[in-house]
Amino acid sequence: MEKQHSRELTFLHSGDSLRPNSGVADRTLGDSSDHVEPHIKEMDFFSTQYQSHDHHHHHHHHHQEGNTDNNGSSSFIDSSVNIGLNLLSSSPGVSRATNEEKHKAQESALKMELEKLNEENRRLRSMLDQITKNYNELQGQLLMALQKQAHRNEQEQKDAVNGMASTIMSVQQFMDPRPSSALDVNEPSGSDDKTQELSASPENTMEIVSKEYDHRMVQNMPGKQVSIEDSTDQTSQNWGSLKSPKVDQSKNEDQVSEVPFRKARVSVRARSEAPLISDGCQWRKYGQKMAKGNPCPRAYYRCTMAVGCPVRKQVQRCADDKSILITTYEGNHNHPLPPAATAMANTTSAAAAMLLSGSTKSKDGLPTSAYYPSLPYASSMATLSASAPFPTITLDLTQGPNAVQMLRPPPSATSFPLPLHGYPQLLGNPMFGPPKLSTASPALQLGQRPASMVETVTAAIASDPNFTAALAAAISTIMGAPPRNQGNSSNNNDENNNSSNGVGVPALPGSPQIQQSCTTFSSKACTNKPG
DNA sequence: CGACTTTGACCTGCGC
DNA sequence: GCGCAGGTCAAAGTCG
Repeated sequence: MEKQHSRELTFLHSGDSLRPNSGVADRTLGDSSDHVEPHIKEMDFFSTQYQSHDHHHHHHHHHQEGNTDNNGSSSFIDSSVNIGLNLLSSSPGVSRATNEEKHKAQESALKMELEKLNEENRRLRSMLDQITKNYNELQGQLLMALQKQAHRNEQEQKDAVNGMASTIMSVQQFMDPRPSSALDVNEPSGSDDKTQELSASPENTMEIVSKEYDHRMVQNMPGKQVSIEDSTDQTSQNWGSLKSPKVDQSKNEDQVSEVPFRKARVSVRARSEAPLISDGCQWRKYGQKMAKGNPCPRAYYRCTMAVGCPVRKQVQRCADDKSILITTYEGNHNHPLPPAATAMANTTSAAAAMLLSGSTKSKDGLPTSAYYPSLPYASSMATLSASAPFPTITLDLTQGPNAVQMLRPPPSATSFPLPLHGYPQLLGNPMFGPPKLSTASPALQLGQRPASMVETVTAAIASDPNFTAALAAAISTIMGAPPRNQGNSSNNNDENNNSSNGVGVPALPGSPQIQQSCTTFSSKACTNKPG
């Protein structure tokens, strides 16, 4: 928490130092010539207050801009201006002539200063834009490169480690563009071609994904057409191909190879006597089934907060411990959400992002056990059941305190260099990690490593404010403090949800806005593997 | 009356 | 091809 706070503070801090700056720039951009006086008067009015505050403000301001520009003069002018203004306002009896001269001089100085600031601001903005752009591009490229590598590694792993390979491949089957290629060792050219195609244009990839999604949606839900009309949105939202990925995998390999990201599942278990976890969303039950191996029926819910919202969730009690509720979220909302729901959505997205990004992350093709130990409660595993052939990440919130701890700063989060935002590999890597654990049942993994998971997840969380907030809210929700204010859905949630990907990250798997996510909430590690 | 739940039927993939 | 299992559909019922 403390770390998180510090992060938050830092973030806000920087934001503060930026915002006022930009604010001034914005304000003065259009009326720098006409409204200088009013500004002056305004400043004059707040002279005393302004002085101290301004001082503070400029302190950071300098730090920030010092890198890009020469601020010495501006700061000097600022201070002098302030003083002058102060005198101006506080001494009305002084001779008009000198005052006016001073005034004019200060005015011009102010103008210059404002122009400078505007210029700086513009420059900073463009820089930021450029950086963002580069970041996005790099993200996409990195992803593609990783996918390529993952493919190669699949074969190596298969040869080297049988048991582990099976797990990994089963995971990659749903994560990789060419899932079946894992088994189809003799098709490197095809996969390469596809990968190249993908790496060439990540956006195309997303388009393809959405196409496939649409295709499936049309196929499976002719009448429902889950927001097919905004396939562009779906591109970022896309959680499609969830229904029957294997069909494509086995039948149209080419097409499959074009689908870079499979549906991921993030499993979080929470103790709850209630039939449902209040996650701030509105759900409609559309089915119930008895799952094999579990006396408790599994309920299927669909998000009804928006017409075309693709998000669904499954709710099922743990067979071993009925007090444990397992809620599985799939997909990302394509609509604004209330805070509570946003938290959950972010959690699922972030977790799925971690999982997916991690899945493609076996850079060296070796089990990166380094990451693994840090995943005590969140374990990613391949769900091999035919119906749920998705990589699953499980967050075990059964240990009440631990669950909370997850939000605390990781004592040793050093092993995670990348923020969740980018390519959170911590949670994903385990899939390539220790085969025994990976292949083991989710419950087993969860129960076996209670201590370090906190750190892991915390590390991840700490690195990603979004995820932190999301998980925090989610957990708080689960823990019985559901901020039920669905009425305020007109918030900024959508920023975290789909199309509006914050910085405009085009729904890359590493981003919190991953296409397919699925979070399962339960409270205890309970073995409940189908089949 | 609209939204939601229930529940049996249906679809699809998979293994034998 | 058949049966099983997971997932979804949709008509009927329920509730506020």
